[in-house]
This record gives sequence, structure tokens and C-alpha cells, in this order.
Amino acid sequence: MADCGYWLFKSEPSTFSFDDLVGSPQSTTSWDGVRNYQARNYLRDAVREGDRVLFYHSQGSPALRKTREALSIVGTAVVVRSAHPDVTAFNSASPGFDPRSDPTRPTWYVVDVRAVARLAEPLTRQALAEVPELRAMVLLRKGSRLSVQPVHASEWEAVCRLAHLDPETGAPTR
DNA sequence: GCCAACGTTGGC
DNA sequence: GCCAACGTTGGC
Repeated sequence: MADCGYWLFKSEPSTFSFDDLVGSPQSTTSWDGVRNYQARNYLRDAVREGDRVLFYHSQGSPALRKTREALSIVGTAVVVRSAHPDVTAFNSASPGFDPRSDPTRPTWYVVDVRAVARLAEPLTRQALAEVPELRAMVLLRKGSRLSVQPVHASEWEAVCRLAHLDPETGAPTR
């Protein structure tokens, strides 16, 4: 097993979808806009280059109801750069602008992630909830709003098994 | 430091 | 659309 950490990153597909990640230069983006301190702490202090990421599509707005991939893990990614300041917090034109974040002492951080693979079929929240090994997943906790969540190695392995992914890389095995 | 009010998230 | 859960704000 690879010596790395595992995470789940949550995003509303209307804001930033797995397709958006795949379509980014080098299939890579800075995971910006996190404005929650617990999620920030994970990004800044715990997420490391080489860590594996499950990409989850949440459903904030009713317009997404019918979206096939809403409420599902839709892909995997890998962290290619550890924490550095979230510059969108310094930009008054950005929706993530936070006047209290001082460039000399930033409040908010990003990590860079690169898409690894799209799942052959989205793994729905409903399907995940039926798997005994995933009972303790942060994602499935009632009221959990964390957009950056730690994933246990055993949970990562269970998801890889369900989605026919190589647990070493998160890429498809077939 | 307490806590009520408020805003947001996100599943249903 | 509804609303429970959660985080933040601000008066005291």
C-alpha cells in the first residue's frame, strides 16, 4: 500500500465539477475557495503531496436534482502540491474575497490536485451507505458539511474495490 | 464567555 | 422547496 493519506474533496458540480478538473491545464487545479477553518486546517496542516483524493459531487441547489452525477463519488485525484496561500482571498473581484486575509499572514490555503481517473459509474451516496466498511465515513454522517474530509485507508480500499480501482493509484484496474 | 440570531450547506 | 445541522457574528 502506498505511503500516503486519503481525502474526500466535495464540490458542487455547478461550481466546479470533475469535468472541470479534467479540462484544466494538466488536469490540475488549485483547490481554492475553502472558507471553513476545519477544512482549512486539513489543507494547511495534513494534506500532503502524493495523497489520494476522492472527488465527490454534492447537491447544494435544487437545479442539480436531475444531474446524473450529483450525490456521488465521480472520480479520483492526486495531490501534486501541498498547502500554499489561497490568492483568491486577496482579490476583491473574487467570490472568495476575504478582506481579513492578509497576504503576509494568509488565513486561507489551497492544495493543487490533478485528476487521476473518472469512475466508470458514479458511486452514489446511497450505494456507499449500504457498505458496512463505510459506516463511519465522514461523508455519511448526518449534517456533515466538511468540504475536505479525511478518509481512512480501509475506506479508500473499500471504495477502490467497489469502483474497480487500483488502490495504489486510484486508476481503473480494467 | 455566553448565546440568540442569522446565514449557509446540502440531503431529502 | 423544506429544513436540520452547523458555523459565524455580535450584543451583552
